[in-house]
Amino acid sequence: MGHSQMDKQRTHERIVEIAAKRLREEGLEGVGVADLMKEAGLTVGGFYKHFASRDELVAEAMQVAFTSWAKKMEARGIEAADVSLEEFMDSYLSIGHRDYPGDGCAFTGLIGDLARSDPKTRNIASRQIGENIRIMTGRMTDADADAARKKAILAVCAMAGAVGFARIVDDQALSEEILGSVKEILAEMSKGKVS
Amino acid sequence: MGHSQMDKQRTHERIVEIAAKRLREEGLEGVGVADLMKEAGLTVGGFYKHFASRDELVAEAMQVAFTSWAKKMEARGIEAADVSLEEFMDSYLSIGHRDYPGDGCAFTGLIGDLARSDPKTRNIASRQIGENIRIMTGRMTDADADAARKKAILAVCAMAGAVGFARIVDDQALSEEILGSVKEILAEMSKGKVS
DNA sequence: ATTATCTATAGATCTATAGATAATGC
DNA sequence: ATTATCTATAGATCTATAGATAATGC
Repeated sequence: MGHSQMDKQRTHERIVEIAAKRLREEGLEGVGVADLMKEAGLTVGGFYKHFASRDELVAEAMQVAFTSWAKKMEARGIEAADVSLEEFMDSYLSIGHRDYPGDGCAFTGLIGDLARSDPKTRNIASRQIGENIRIMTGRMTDADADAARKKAILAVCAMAGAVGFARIVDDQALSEEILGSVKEILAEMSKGKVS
Repeated sequence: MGHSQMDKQRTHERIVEIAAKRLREEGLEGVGVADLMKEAGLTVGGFYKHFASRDELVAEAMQVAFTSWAKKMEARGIEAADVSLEEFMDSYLSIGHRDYPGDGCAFTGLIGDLARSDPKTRNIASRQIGENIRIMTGRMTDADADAARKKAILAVCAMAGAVGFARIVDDQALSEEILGSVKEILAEMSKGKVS
């Protein structure tokens, strides 16, 4: 069975990791507790010794999902803030990110769900949005800090929107045009030369 | 009771209108058939004489939701394409639009849900995204048609993202900053002077 | 006779809990 | 003795269907 306290902690983390992926893939209400436990090789009965409620798991899973990209970079010795705008856009506005929501940005596919989620999850998401805007502001080259922040907000909104729309669109050409256009215009804008 | 064929058509439209509102408010899977029928003053049993399945209603409701804004403007004698970028942004990037998703843009709160929806609904959404980009392109003043279309795509993505994020954020100041910044930068960009 | 809607319910979920089982850890 | 997990199930959904009821419309 596996019953030590260390096992339990590992089990807990495994459930959260699985939820972080599945919830991004199927929406915050798209997967049931029993299904997640089964994927972790467990049964539903043990769930509530780990989490007070399903919402608790959702909150934990979102926290993990939001920080997963930064952690992945950190593991390679790269600070998220040190990734340039162009590098970041190449990865964010990619076909890979569009096609594998489970490993990607949790905002893109869950904007609506997060706005309707319980206050705890919403608060975690709120703080993350603030943090993402701060990091993006640092990627702008403007001397004027106010202008940099405004551009950063536009970039964050446009990038999440672009991948979201690219996932809906069933016309491949249009889907790729959306990703490409946003990348191009944002790059020009960050260099201060949008005609 | 109400049994004539004209009554039935009115009933059908009423169910779709209610669904168009409630689905935008609570997500594509957030409301049940029985609940929608009750709000229309009916019982669940009659539902399947109107729609082959719940998904059918979702598809119809999204079509209505997508075109509701243009229809509202048309009723006032205004073509959607004739609304200027600034006027459109004032209405789209507003506190009112943020706080009343049921009457607003169906993409903002349903981006994720639509990407996961059945092919029919996704196709309706796809076509509407194409149409929205075309209309937005017409609002740009650029002589270069390619540049205008790219800016239009950025604007569509940024605006939907901005209202989406503004709905998540539980810090009023940040929420309003997001709406305001996107409006400001997009306005400057459309005039060709992003520093 | 036809049909728009109603009542009632089957069958499939899904969250959460109760009590049993088999390990851990003092 | 404690506890991590299991089996089993209560109770609340939710979609879809069957058959009854009361109008319409020929």
